[in-house]
Amino acid sequence: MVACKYLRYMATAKKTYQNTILDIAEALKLSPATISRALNNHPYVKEKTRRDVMEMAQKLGYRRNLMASGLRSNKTNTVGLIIPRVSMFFHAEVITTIQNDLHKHGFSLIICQSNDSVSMERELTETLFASRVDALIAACSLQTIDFSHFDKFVENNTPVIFYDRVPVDGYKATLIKGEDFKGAYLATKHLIDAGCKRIAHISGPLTSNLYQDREAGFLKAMEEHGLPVQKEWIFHHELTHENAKKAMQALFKKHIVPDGLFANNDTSAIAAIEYAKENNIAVPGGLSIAGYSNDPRTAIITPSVTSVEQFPNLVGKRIVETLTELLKNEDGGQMYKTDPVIIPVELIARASTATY
Amino acid sequence: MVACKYLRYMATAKKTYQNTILDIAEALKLSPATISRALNNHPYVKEKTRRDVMEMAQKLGYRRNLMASGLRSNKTNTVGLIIPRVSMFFHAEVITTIQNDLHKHGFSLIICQSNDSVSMERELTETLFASRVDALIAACSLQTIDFSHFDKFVENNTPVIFYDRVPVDGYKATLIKGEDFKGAYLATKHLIDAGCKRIAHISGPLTSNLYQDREAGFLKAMEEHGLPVQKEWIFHHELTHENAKKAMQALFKKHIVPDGLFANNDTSAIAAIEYAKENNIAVPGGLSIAGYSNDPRTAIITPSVTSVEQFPNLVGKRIVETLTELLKNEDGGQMYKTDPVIIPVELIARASTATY
DNA sequence: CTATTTTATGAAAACGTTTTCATATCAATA
DNA sequence: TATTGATATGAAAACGTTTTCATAAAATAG
Repeated sequence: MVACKYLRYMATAKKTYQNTILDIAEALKLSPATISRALNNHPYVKEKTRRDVMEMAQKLGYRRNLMASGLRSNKTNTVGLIIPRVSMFFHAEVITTIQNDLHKHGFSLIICQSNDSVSMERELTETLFASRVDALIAACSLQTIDFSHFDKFVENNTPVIFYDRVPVDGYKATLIKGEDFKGAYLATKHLIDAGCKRIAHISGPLTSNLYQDREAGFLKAMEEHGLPVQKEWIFHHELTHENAKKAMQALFKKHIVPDGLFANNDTSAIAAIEYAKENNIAVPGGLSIAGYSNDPRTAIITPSVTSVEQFPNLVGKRIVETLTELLKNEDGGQMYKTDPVIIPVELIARASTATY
Repeated sequence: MVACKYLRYMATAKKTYQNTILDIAEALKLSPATISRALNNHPYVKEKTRRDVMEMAQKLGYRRNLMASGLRSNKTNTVGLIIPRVSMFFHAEVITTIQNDLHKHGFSLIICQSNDSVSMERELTETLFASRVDALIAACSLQTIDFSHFDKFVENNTPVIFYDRVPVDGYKATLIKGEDFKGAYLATKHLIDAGCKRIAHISGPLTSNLYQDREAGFLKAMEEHGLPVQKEWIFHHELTHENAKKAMQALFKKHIVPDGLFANNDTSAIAAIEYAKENNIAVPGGLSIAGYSNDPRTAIITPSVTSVEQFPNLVGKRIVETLTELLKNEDGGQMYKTDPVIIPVELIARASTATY
C-alpha cells in the first residue's frame, strides 16, 4: 500500500456517503488546498487539474459541506426572512418570487413567521442572527415601533431589507415601499369620482407606516374635493373580517350613513360587502366599496371589488435585485441603499364602485 | 497581566460583536468544554457554574455559532421543504403551521419551490442535501414518478416526509396522505344525492397518486349508484383556470351535456362557474358543481361552491409531530413510519350543489 | 543563461463548537 | 481510613472547509 499522505482522513472510518474534499485529494494525489481552489474557480489552478477535480468530485458524489465552508469563510449563502404570516396572499406571492430568484443566485431562504407579534419577531431576529444569515429581509409586525432588534445585523454589516412595513427613513437599512399614499389617494378619488360624498375609511393601527401613509392619501383626496371627513368614520383596528363587520354595524346604525367605503385590505372590503348583502344595502348604488391589495377574491365575489394592486412579484424581484447588489459590495461599501425603492400601485376598478 | 490560558483566542483580534464560547471561558476562567456543557444542559456541571455561564453569556451577548456546532455535531437543526409553490392556498396553510411548530422545537425551515418541475425538484434535493438538513419534507411535482433523487437522504438516514403527492407505499419514507379516495367519493355521492345523473370529472395528470385515488373514488360512487361513466367526460390536464374553461367548452358543445361536475381543485370549479355564468347555465339547477380543497374563494363566489376540506393545518401539525418523533430516534430506530399518516377530509356542502 | 515574475501547488492554521478521554474533587460506603 | 462511585472540570482532537504563507515550477525578461 502506498504511504498515505492525508492520514487524518484515512484514519477515520468513513460512513458510506459523505465524501469530502480529502477524498478527492486522496484519489488524485493532490492537496486539499488545491481541491478547494479548483472547486471555487480560483485562478491559480491548472486547467487540467480543475477538470480532473471536477470529474472526480462528480464521480465520488462530492457535495460541499456548507457548514464547514460557512464556518471558515463566514458566509452561509443563506438569507433570512421574517414575515407576519406565510398564508397571506400578498406575502405568499412575495415569498414565491424571493425564493425563486434567490435560488438562481445560489442562496437559500429561511422563512420565519412572527405571527404579527413583536416579541416573536424579536426572538426570530435572535435565531436568524445566530444562524449567521448573509442578509435579512423583514416585513415587520404592525405593532413594531422600536426596530432596535435589527440593530445587531446593521452593526454586523449584514444587509437588512424592510418591505411593506418599514421603519422611518434614516435607519441604516434598505426600504422597499409601495406607494401607499398614492394608492389610497387613487382609491378615494375613484370613490369620489363615482359620486360618493360621505366616505368612511377602515384603516389599521397607526403604529404602521402603511396606514399612516394611506390615511394621509385618503385625507388628501377628501380635502382636495372639499368633502368633509367624519372622525368617527375612520376605524383603526386590526384588519380582520370580524372587525370590519363591527365597523359596518357602527356605521349603519347612525342617522347619517356613508355612501362610500375605502377599506385598507380586501378582507375588510369583502366583509363590508357581506354586511351590505345581509342588510340590503346596494353595492354599488347605496354604498360603493374599494379595498386594497387586489386579493384574488376581489375579482370573484359579486359584486367584484375595486382594489389597489401592489405588484407583490415586483416587490420580491426588487428585493432580490437589491440584495444581490448589496452583497456584491464585499465589505467595501455601505450595506444599504440610501433611497427607498418604490414599487408602483395601480387602481383596479371593478363593479363595487361602478357608476350607472 | 495574568497569563492567558486560551491564547488561540486572545491572539485573534476580535471584531466587535461575535462573542464565542472562548470569551465566556476567558471571562470566567473556565475551559471552553465546561462552557459548552453548561450551555447544552449537560448533567455534569455544577449549578452555580451553569448560572455563571448563562449570566456571562447573556452579558456578552453570546450567540452560538450554528455552523460551528453543526459542523462538529453533524446536526443543523434545519429542515428542508420542497413544494411546488408557496402561493397556493393549501400549501401556504401547511407551511404556516409547519414553520410555526418547527420553531417551537428549535428547528429552522428552508423552503424551496420546484415550480412543479421535476428537474428543479431534483436540483433542490441536491441543494438541501448539501445543506445537511436534518430532515426533508416534500410535496412532489405532479410529474414525479421516479423518486430516486430522494434516495440519498434515505441512505443517509435522514428522515423524509412526503405529503400531498407521495410515492407508492414501500418507499422508506413517511407518507402523510389525505383521504383522497374518500373525498372524491363523498363529493361525487353528494352530487348524485343532489340529483345529478350525468357527472363529468375534471381530474389531473394520472402520474400523481392524488388524482388516481380521487378518480377511483369518483368511479366507485358512480358505479355504486349505477350511473354510467363517460370516458370523454373525464379530463386529465393540469388544473388551471384556462384548462377548465376549455374542458367546459368541450363538454357543452356536445349533444348531451352533464348535469354535474366534480372538479379536482377549486380553481377549476370556479372556472366552471364562470363558464356557466357566461353561457347562462344555472348553477345549481342546470349544473351542480363540486370542487376540492376548500379554497377561501369557494365560500365567496356566487353561488358558493361545494368543496372538500383537507385540513392543511392538521397536515402541517402531523408532519411536525412525526418529524420530531423520528428525530428523537437518535440513529437508533428506522427513520420513517411504516404506516402512512392519514388526514381526514370533510365535505363542505354549499350553494353550487343545493337542491330545491 | 541567470534573474525575475507569474502560475501552480502544498503545509498548516484557522473557523467555533462538541465530545472523548483523562483527571480531580467530593461524598458515601466498607 | 481507604475505597469506591458520582460529580465536575480540563486538554485536546475532531468536524470539513478556506486561506495565508511558503515554495516549486514554468514562463518571461534582461
